Amino acid sequence: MVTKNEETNFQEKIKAIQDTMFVLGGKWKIPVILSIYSGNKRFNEIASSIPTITNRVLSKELKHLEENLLISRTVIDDYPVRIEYALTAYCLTTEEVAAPLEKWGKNHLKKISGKV
Amino acid sequence: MVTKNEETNFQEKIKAIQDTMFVLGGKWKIPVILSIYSGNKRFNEIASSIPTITNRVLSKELKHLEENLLISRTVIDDYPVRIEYALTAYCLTTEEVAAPLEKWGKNHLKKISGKV
DNA sequence: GGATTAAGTATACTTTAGGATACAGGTATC
DNA sequence: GATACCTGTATCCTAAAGTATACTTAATCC
Repeated sequence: MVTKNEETNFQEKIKAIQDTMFVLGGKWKIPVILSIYSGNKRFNEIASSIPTITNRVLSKELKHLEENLLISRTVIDDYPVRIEYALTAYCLTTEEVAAPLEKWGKNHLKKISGKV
Repeated sequence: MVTKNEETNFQEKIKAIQDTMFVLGGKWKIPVILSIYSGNKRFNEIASSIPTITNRVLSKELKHLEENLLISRTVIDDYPVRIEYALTAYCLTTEEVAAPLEKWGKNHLKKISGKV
């Protein structure tokens, strides 16, 4: 038995978590952010730093991240036209999510494989 | 330009995050955990605490969570046979992931709606 | 004028997640 | 013997996510 307020909190928690999952969830979003964070700026650099991602998927992910204000896309107009991706200042807040996800995943692997 | 070790770290980070996403990602896994955490034990209790989830999906999520050692399923053999779900001690570690996801989601909503 | 390079797009899939609806199986009550 | 209760399963479907492979466009070097 829960009170009205606990009930409301519960629904709000669910919504907030589902929102985060929409923006940062899926197989590739955080890996793309980490790739740019670790120094890759150009489309092909990012693509080759994430071995099994395809052009089409990377293109979609970059758009999604840009729409959510997490990365910027700059056109550099010399030969041949280059594009540079960069993380926004806001994107650095995703570290608060990525670090726990990484830590939990590493521990879970041990747990499941019976070593903990 | 990154060194061999940075490269290895990067690939390991990606894998750990993708592992977590597989276990806790998607629309319903953390909501189901939160529902049990907030006191719901029975299938129908959990189902009705999460307004739009269907029986089929809840059933799948419960199995997935049980396989990953996050919940237990106990058969209680009186009339009519009841089942009680409970979080394992290990499941409490998901709070380390759920709390940041919730916090980030709440802030992101403000950010995107232009209030921050 | 042919080759090369960067940043994608086009097309055509396959796979996974999730949703809608119905109903089954066992038991105890009436 | 019909009915209701509980925990799901069965069947079918849609939509989203992800994959594979080839191609485009524009400029500039050779």
